[in-house]
Amino acid sequence: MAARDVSIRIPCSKCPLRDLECFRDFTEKEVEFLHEFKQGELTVNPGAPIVLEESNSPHLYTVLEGWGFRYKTLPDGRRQILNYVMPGDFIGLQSSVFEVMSHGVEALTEMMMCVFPRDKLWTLYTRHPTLAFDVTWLASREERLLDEHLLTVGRRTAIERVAFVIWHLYKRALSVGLASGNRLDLPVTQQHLADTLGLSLVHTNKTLKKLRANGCISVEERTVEVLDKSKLIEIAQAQEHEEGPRPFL
Amino acid sequence: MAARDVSIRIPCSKCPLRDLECFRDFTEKEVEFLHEFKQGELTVNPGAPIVLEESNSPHLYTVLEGWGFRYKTLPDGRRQILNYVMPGDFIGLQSSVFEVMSHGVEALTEMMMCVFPRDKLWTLYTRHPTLAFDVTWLASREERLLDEHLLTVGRRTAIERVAFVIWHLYKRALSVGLASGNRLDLPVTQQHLADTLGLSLVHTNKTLKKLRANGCISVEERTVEVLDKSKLIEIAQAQEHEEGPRPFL
DNA sequence: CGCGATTTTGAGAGCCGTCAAGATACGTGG
DNA sequence: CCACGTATCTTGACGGCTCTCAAAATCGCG
Repeated sequence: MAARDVSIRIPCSKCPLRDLECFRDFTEKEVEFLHEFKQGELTVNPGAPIVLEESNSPHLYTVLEGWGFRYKTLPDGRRQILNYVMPGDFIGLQSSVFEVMSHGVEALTEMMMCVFPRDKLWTLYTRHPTLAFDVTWLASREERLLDEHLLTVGRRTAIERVAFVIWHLYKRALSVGLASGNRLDLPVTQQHLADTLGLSLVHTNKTLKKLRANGCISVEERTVEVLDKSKLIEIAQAQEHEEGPRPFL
Repeated sequence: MAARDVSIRIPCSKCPLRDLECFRDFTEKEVEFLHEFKQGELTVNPGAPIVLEESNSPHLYTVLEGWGFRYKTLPDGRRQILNYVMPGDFIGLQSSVFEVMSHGVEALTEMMMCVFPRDKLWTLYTRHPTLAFDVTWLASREERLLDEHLLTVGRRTAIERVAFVIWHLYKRALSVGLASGNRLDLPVTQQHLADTLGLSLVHTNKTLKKLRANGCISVEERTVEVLDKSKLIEIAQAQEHEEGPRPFL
C-alpha cells in the first residue's frame, strides 16, 4: 500500500464542510475538541482501499472530498456494494465497536479525509455528549439508508432499482455540492451499479438503456442528466422526505 | 389500537436479560439510572403493530421476551422484512434522531418490552457516557446485521439465502435462549421468510423442500431442526465470527 | 364439522443471468 | 502521431432461475 501522508493542514474551524448548508452549526468548544481529536488529513487515489474487509483499522475518518463505497464480498468473489460515502460521511465506526470491520471501503475518486484515532472516541463520549449524540445520529442515518437499500434490492424490479439509485445518489450529491442543476457526475462504472443493485452487468446496461429511451435520463461519459424528475421518481417508487441539517465529525 | 397497559413491575435490577450470558454486566449506578429511565413494561399480542411506518412514536423499547420484525413497504404493498428483533434488541432509535420512523415493527409472538420515554434519551447522553456508548454500539450492530442481510439479498442465490437466514436466526436465537440444542422455534410463516429474502412465497417453499431433501434441516410445525450444521454453513456461504458480551438498555 | 390461514405442488411465462463478441474509450510506449 | 493493450460499454442469443397463476392439501380453531 502506498505511504499515507497524514498531517494537519486544515484546522477544524476552517473545515470546508462548514460552508455547506446541509450541515448543522457547531459551538466553538465543539470545534476546539474536534480539532484536538483530529490527527490529520489523508489523501488517497481513485481505486485505493481505505479499509479492508476483516481488518482492524486504528483510524476513523470523515470524508472531506470525493466519493467512495462500502462493500462486502462472498468467499467466491461476488460483491455487494452496501452504500456510498460522500463528504460529511463517517467511516470506521464499526471497528471501534467490534474491533474488526466486516466490510471494506474503497475510493472511487481521489478522496481527502479527516483522520481521527479510534481510541480517543471514548473521550468524546465523556466530554462532549452533543458530539456523542452526533455519532449515534450518523449511525442511525446509515441504518436508514441501508433499510431503504434493502427494500430496493429485495423488492424493486430492475428498472425500479436503477431509477431509484440514480435518484437517490442525485439527491445526496446535490446536498453536498457534488451535483448541480440536473447534472450528476457519477464516478461509477456500470459494474459498480450492478453490484449495488444485485443485478448483472449486462442487465444493468440494458436497463439503463430503457431509462434513456424513456427520456428519464441522459448519460454522457460519466455524467448523468436527470431529464424528467417526476417520471424518474414515479418509476423508482421513491417517497420524498425532508432532511433537516445534519451533523458530521 | 388496543389499550396498552404500561406499568413497572420488573425493576431493572431484576431484569430477566441480566441472567443471559451474552450480555455485559452493568454497574449499580447504570442500573439505577436505567430504572429511572424506564417507564414500564408493555405486552402485545402476536401480529400487533409496535410502531408504524412513517409514524412518530414517543417511546423507545427494549425487547424482554418474544420475537418481532422490522419492515418497509412500497406504495403498492410489496413488503421487505429488514431484520428481526429478539430479547435485548432496541427498538425506535431512528425516531429519536429523525422524528419519524421510516420503518414499521410488528410482533410475531406475544412480546414483552421495556418502555423508555424518547425525550429522556438525551439525559442518558449527558449523565451516562457508558450507556450512551452502548446506544451507539447497538446502532452499529444493527448496521452490521443489515450489511450482511444486504449481501444475502443482493448476491446469494435462493438456496443460499434460505440456508443463510435459517443459520443466522438459529445462532441469534441460541444466544438469547430462544433455541436449544439443534432446535429452533421459528414463529414465522413462509411468507415472512419470502419477504425477508426477496423471494416469492412459492419459490421459498420449494427451496425449503430442497434443504429438507438435502438432509440439512427438518421442519415440523413451526420448529426447525438443524440436522447438518456444516453442510448448512457451506451452502449459506456463512462466515463465523466471535461475539463478545454485548450491551442492552 | 366448516372456514380461513398456511403449505404444497404443478404448469407455464418471463425477467434476468450467462456467454460471447464487437465497439468504444483511454493511456502508454514506440 | 500512431499502435496497441486494457477497461468499459453495448448488443444479441440462449438458458434457467424465479415469478405468477391456479388448485389441492393440510392445519388451526371455533
